[in-house]
Amino acid sequence: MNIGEAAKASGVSAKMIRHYESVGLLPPASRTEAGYRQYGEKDLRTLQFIRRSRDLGFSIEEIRSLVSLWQDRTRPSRQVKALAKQHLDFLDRKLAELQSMKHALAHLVSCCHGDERPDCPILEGLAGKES
Amino acid sequence: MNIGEAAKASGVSAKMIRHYESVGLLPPASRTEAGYRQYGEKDLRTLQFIRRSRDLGFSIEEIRSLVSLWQDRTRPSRQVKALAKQHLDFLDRKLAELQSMKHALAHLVSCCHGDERPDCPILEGLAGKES
DNA sequence: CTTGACCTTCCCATGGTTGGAAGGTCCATC
DNA sequence: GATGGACCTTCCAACCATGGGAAGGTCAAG
Repeated sequence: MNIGEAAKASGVSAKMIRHYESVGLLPPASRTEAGYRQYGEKDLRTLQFIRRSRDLGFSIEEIRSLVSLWQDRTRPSRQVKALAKQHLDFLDRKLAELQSMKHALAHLVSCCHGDERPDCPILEGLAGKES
Repeated sequence: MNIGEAAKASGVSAKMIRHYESVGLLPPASRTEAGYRQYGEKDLRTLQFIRRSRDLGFSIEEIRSLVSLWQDRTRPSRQVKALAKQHLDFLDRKLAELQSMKHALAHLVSCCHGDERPDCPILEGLAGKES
């Protein structure tokens, strides 16, 4: 299976597959005589694992850990759960940050007439006037 | 006022002040004979405007527009509101994305015992098994 | 005059991803 | 057997916002 097919089948772009290999997240793929990378079922499962991890927002380094835990059939699930919880906390912090941005901006927007007149509570708020 | 003082007073780092100037978000600061950048009250207000905009998550390009709207005392507030609403939509999309990550991950985490045993629904979920 | 805290410009790094250039390979069609 | 298009290879650069650090100049206090 060429890299393009592996990309389609896994949902990871060919560009990123090469990148993941270059940073050691994936083992070097075997090559044809012409130098084309070849992928099999096992590689595909790893690629899908990586894609799902990225879909949940894990960083490359976290995924590196996840993959190695995944491949160690004797790891305690405690370790995986700890890693996942840590990421959950990260997501919560990000969410809180975005929520507070959203609320502050929504407030300003709700104060603005949005018509032809130049008075604008949004700009006034950004300029520092207490709304 | 030197760049360091302006940085402290505005909450924008000296590094970023120089960067904003280099990308044209700020007009070139006046200089002392020795080449030190000098800032006055007006510059400070602009810096604070920029910092508040960044705190709300606006991009540099959006802030460029906001600043120019701010400095045009005859702009219709409609334009500002449109820009703000567009960013609000962006924030909503980001929030939804993070929420769905959070919920999916929280589900997996809640399924995992997190003890010494190797069975781990989190890894199984990432590997693609339906949970 | 020295010292330390500031300032200057310049280049590099981050993280995840994409784009493109320049060149090689594979396969089907003429 | 040549041609063309779709694939592959590597390498380099960009995005965004920010920070780190080097090498060197300046300022003010002791």
